[in-house]
Amino acid sequence: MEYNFREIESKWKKFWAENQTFKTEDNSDKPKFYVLDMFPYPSGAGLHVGHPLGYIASDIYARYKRLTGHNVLHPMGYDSFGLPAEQYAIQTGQHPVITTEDNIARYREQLDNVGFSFDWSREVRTSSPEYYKWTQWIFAQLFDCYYDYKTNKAERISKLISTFEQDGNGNVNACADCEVIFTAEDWNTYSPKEKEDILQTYRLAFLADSWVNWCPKLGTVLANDEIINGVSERGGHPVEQKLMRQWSMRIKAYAERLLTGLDTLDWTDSVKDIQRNWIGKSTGCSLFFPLWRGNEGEEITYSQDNIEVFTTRPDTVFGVSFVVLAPEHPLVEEITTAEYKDAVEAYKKAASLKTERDRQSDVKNITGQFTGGYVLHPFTNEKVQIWIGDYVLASYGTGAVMAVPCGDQRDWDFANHFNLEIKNIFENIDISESAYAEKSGKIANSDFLSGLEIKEAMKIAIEEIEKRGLGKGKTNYRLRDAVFSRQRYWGEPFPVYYKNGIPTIIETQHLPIILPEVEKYLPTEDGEPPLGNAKTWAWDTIKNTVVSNELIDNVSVFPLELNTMPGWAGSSWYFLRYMDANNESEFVNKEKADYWKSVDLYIGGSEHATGHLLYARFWNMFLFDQGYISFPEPFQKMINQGMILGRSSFVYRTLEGNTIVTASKKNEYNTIPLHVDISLVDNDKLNIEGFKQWRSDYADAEFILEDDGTYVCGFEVEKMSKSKFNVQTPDELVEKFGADTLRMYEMFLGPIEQAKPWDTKGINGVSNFLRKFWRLFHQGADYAFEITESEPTKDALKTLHKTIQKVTADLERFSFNTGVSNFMIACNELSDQKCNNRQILSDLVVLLSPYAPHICEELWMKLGNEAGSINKATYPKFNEAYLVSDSFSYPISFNGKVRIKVDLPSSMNAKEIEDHVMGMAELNKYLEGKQPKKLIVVPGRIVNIVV
RNA sequence: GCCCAGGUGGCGGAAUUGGUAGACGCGCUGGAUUCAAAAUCCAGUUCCGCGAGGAGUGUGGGUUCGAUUCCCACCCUGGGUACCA
Repeated sequence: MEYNFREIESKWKKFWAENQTFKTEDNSDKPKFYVLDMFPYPSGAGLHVGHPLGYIASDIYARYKRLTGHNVLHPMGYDSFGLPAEQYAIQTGQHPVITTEDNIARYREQLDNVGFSFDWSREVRTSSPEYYKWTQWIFAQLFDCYYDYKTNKAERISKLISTFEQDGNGNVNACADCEVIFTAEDWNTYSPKEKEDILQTYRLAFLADSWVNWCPKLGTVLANDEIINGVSERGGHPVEQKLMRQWSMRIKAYAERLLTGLDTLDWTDSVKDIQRNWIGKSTGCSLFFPLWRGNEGEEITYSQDNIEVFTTRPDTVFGVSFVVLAPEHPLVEEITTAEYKDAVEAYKKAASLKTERDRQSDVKNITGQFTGGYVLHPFTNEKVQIWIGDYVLASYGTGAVMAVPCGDQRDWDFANHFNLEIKNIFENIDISESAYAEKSGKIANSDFLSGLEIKEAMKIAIEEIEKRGLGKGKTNYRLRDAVFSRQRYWGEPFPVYYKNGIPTIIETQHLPIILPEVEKYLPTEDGEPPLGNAKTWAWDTIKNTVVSNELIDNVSVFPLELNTMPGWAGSSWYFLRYMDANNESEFVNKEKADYWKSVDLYIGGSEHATGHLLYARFWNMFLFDQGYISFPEPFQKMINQGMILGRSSFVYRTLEGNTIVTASKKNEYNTIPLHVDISLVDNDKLNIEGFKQWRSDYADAEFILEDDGTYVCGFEVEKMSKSKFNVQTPDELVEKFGADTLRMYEMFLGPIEQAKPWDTKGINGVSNFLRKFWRLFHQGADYAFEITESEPTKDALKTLHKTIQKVTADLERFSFNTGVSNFMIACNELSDQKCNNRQILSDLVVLLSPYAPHICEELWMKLGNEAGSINKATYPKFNEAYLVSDSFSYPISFNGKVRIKVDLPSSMNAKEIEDHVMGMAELNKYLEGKQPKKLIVVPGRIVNIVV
């Protein structure tokens, strides 16, 4: 039989499903291995060829690990809460549950088409109540914990309360926004509401007022990238900054551990660096500049004594020549003198009109305004001017900087622009043209710091600042706490009700709190989130169930939270659920989590570096702190697959009319490019009749063709998208070439981590390879299965073992593209050798099975093995003895350029080789009568003659 | 600006420690087979040159017997980030 991929592939897909071939047990004598893909959001568009790239790679690796004796966990699921289903519901009224189910069914069909070895018995869906019950539970745990810097982990809030009751909060060292210091006596007099307000400033999941991008027209908060030019991306409605009471996550508490934990992970430097930058640690100190209170007899009083600045360069404190506040700084109004009032007001107004984006992009334009106020230099007591300038941000540090023009370019520019003093405190450094920002060299003109190396001076300066009580060593992080509320319908409801304004958690045994039915998915008319439309959305604390809103009496029935959780809630712990996907009493059984531990190989896109990958680490660390799991980091090794780009095709239409010009002649006319559907283009040649049908408005168009009478399209590589008509679905290719070919071709395209254009041109090559591979087992015109049982030849053994060695090494370093090449080489060599030896081919089938599982399963059975058992086969063992050859073809190079080759016995040592080479007559041609200066022999590699 | 990754034929890419640059595949050229096509098979294919030969891994320098690989400077592409004090 000729290679019939359709028959073979549908047969084995059915077999694997019926026999649950890839179901994984949670206990085994074998070592465990956890291979995970980033689970997809099931969008309506279905999969395109870019999506399965990572899944194919992880599937190959999972199958390889099974063959090498591992118990492999390789699950799949759906991140099924999300905006598109909700928007579809708003437009059509169809419940997101239905949209989501339909999309998942389509995804499943597409995934099954490719022949993945997922254990579907562990499938998770973040939108199913059985799953989000535990998302709600984790939220409740976070609510019930705070971060203690003394133990450096999350602790129960009850511990904090007992500390408050005994000692107040004076000695508490926790990550908190609490601004008051209170004693035990104070605490005990507080009302329940006052106590809870304080606790909220400590909890890891907490309510706080935060500034959000609010779009009144859409009734929702928008993320920064949902806003284009100050208006909403969707609809183009105005967006304003609004202070809203929102749930947040105190991820800041974990900033340091999220940073240091990176050192233990086997991730690419680029993703680690993205996270490092995002966390943005900077160390330095805070420093207080006392406010100058005016001349004797005319003292001014201020609401505070000092302006606090944060600096990373305390060593340059003697170079301070002015202080700059953010225009929004709360002290600006007080310190501004009558003389400068109008100018300051005007400046503040101008700054407030600029959007954050304008302020950031307009870097070259230096603006600022003197306030008339002064501070005193903390060491020299000199009067220092206070300016405001919008290069200082209210949201970072203390919203105030000490300006050291000689050491910071922005300060230098500012001083230069406004003619302010530029003191030089660096030894032998010229600062007349620009600031000196290097952290090496010596400090000068700086009292007790003079003569010190900069790094040493930093240390001494902080010590001295602390000793004199002028400030404190301090570490700042750029990382912000994460807003956790969304004004959406299609997300996890919070397990929270409001008992007379106090947020109260619903106990675990009453979870899940199921998303209520609503008539409309839009915000309510008075601006409440969509859940405000629900009629049955109140919590009965006696029956412990959700009841009608009409029953709310604020005695035993209370209103429920109307916001839902963000998309990242469910995806921050799904990798744990796979270990125990159907557990009804725990989010994951501890024993099972202890067996599977962290993910050994995680494959997914690097675009999640500052989102999912950070939040998942945060939640995992928290669950670790609380002893629910025993590993602090969730993903040990990660590979980031590159994006597959589409290859768009273009036709060129003349500006004035109905003429379509071929690519090579487009410049002779005045043309514009038009995207054309890639299904109408084969090898850049346009199917003209198809094009006329596709675009009926061009049915009568005139075509200007190439000289050979064809129409050649232009192309461009861009993102795959429907609107560019360059989407290639895996289904079409599976139909045309088979899943095994698609799998191998996607791998063959190039290194997994690299972005690369999709191009089907080369797929024939892989398809040919599989047919050729099939022919190794099938002889003659009628493709009869025929295998010899004899001893394999030396050449065949050499080919086999070379292939084992290379293919295995390729897998270990995730070089799938060279793996495919090596299979091609093996197949070519064995074809040339006319090898159809059982021993050789059996091993080769096992080797190839991770890449092309269907064809290998079929051949494995034909070789007489039990049906569907190739995943239990033994991985072939490499034996170096078969690779040893008795001669080597030495390249002889002259000054590094290879000129001659000579076959010499492998046993020859360097001296023997040298003697033999020096005796060769061919050398004369290249020596041109001269004597060689030097001769280098690297046995087994090369001979180089220096002339 | 700063940080990270990368730059090799007509195209995708290979070269694990400094040792034969261009594996493998596509495409292209020629041939065999065929009534014809598909499929298959054979030969060729970095560039310049009829050839001997010369040049060649973004550019310029360096180290070395020998550099795609190491060092320095620069250019370009992609990603991240940004008046972060």
